[in-house]
Amino acid sequence: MTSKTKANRGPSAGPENRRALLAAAREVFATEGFSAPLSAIARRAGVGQGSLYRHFPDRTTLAIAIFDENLADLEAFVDRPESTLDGLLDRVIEQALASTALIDLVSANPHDPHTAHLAERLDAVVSRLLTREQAAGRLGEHVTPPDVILAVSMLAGVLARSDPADRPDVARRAWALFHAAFAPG
Amino acid sequence: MTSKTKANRGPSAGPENRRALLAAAREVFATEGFSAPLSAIARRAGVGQGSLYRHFPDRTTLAIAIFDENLADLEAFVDRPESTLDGLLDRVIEQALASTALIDLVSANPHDPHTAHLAERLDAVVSRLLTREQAAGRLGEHVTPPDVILAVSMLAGVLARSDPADRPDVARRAWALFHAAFAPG
Amino acid sequence: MTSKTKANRGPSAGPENRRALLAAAREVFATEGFSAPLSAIARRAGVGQGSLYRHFPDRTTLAIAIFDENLADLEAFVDRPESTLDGLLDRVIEQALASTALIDLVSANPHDPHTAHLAERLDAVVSRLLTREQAAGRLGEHVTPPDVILAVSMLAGVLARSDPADRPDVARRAWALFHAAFAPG
Amino acid sequence: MTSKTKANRGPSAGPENRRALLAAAREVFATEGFSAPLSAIARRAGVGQGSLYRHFPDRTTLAIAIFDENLADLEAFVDRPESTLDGLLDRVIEQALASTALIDLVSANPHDPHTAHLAERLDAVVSRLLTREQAAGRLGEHVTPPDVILAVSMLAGVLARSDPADRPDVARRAWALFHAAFAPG
DNA sequence: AATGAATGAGGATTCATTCAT
DNA sequence: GATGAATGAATCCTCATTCAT
Repeated sequence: MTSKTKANRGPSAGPENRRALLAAAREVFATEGFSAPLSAIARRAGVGQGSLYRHFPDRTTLAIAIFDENLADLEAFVDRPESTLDGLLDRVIEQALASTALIDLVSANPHDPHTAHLAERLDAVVSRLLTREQAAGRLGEHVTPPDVILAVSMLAGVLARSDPADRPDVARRAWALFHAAFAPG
Repeated sequence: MTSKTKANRGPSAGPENRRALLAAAREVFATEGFSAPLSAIARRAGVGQGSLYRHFPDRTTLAIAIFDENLADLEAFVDRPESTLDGLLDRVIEQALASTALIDLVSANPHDPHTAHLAERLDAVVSRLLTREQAAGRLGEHVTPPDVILAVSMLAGVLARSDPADRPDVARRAWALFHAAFAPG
Repeated sequence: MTSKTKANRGPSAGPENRRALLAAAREVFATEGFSAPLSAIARRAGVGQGSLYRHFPDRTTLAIAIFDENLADLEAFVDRPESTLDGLLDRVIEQALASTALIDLVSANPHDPHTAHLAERLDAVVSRLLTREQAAGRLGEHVTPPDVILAVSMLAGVLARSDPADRPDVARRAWALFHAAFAPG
Repeated sequence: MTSKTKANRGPSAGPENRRALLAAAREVFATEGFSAPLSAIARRAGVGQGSLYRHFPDRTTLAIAIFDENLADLEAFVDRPESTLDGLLDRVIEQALASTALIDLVSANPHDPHTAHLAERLDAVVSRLLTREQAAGRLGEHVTPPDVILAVSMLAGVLARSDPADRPDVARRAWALFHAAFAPG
């Protein structure tokens, strides 16, 4: 007798499932928006609904996990001494949708310790980069971390709402505006 | 026989219902977000579900009607010779949520004639204002209408995602950035 | 093209649906217990899920509506001057399951105005009957309405938990106990 | 390599786990009702889901095991010559919820050998007590074991449905009724 | 024999949309 | 043309049960 039910691969499938869920969530959120059905994510990950809920009890937890990875990327990026604000922006642009969702999340739950932690990490990344750019004379001394975060936030937001094909152009134009605002002297 | 059902006021209620629906939609979208249930709008308007559908066959149609009114406001505003870009921004800030939804809509349906028409009107408003500001020497010659629209779009976006209480502050900071970018010479 | 979707019979189906839902709820609760799926009730009533929720927003509302009908029956019963406590019990026995659910509901939500109202009505029914029985010398003067309600409650509870086939016997034995306790002199 | 997973303590943990599961089940059933999720019991017992299923293949088995312990308590109680029916009731009252579940179980599965065995033991406990009370003249000769079991059943039922805070009062009132019914002469 | 993750069926609830009146 | 009830698909979430380790 053949069964329609997927084989239970046991606990060892756990970490693999988690990875698959995160990857699926990235794809589904990117194509269908942040409010896509969670069931679609489980399906695309090839994982039962229950497993999704075990790993990520709610949509927010899932989002935080994604942002956590994104931030780890950004942190690795700023650890490289030659990294620039432009480079940071490139990464934000690549992750436009996730970035907006991150920023939405942080602004929507300013008191949640998890999101607060993410906000701090983002702040740290931006501050380090800003200090470095200012030291190199590439950025005006008047620019503050909140300015940059606001710019990043606006940029991510507009990109998330743009047709993917237009994003490079939109990003270039937006960034030019901020360049003018952030220019030294 | 007394009936609990609201009296059917007949065809003459048409225009009034339309107005009530638009007003209700503004309030509901503002308080519950753009994806609020349409039934909530009909209820708040004191109108049957069916009438909502008759006037506005779908959510987009309703949104377009709102933006149409908003644009008429903006057009009236720029008709006054003393109006400035800052003044335009004030209006956008007041309507942050609707403005973002408009921009979302326009970017999501670039080929729909209705949204294209809205986009053109927004463009015209911005262009007139821009020309005037540049003539007065208050804006750099390098600034183009798309720059301003992009700035407006980003501003509206970030405001829509902000806690209403923070909006004035966010708007002020964001606008300072664009001021720097748009400054003459 | 034939459609699987049931025809929309329009608002006129409303009262009929409500009746069908109540009848279905009685049957389903009786056969499957008070925690039977609401979807089963809608299905048995031949009504959409949404209609069930429109008429009865939650399980409690549905239960209250059932009890409301039951109480109306009991009230009609005590309006007949020849009605006795034994007769009341017969009715409670017939409605054992619903009666227990009613009592559960009333004890679980003592502060809900709806359940409080049901409790008052039940109290009134019992008090009237009790007074009449005491006047006729068929019940001891020491018996109070709460005593009777407690007895009814215990009886209904035990019946609800009994195999339907055993109920007459269980009821007879239980009632004999209370007779002894309630006897005059 | 450190593991988050609880150490597998091997077969020797068996009896200990069984005890922990029973204790956890008592607590969980008492606080969340008899239909609480089994996973909650395993969690509170600090035991894997699988172990729960090994010890108790289904909810009924678990319930029977609890009642088995309760009955052992009652049996020990009636072994003491000074024990009374009132004392028995006190114990039933303390275990109101479990007692009702027991009675539910017994009535729902009258043909299951396990529940039949429990019923017999309960019967024996009651009979011994009854005989003793009648011999002492504290109980009427007309009272039979089924009468007492029925009374106990009704009492347990009503208590299980009562607000815990009201239970002492409800128990006192109910017991007064049965006292009257059971009184000698 | 214990562990705990995986599975998916099932149930509650919401809401866009239709349609008789 | 207005009304609002009816419909059911879709989504969220829970939990009993299985099973690799």
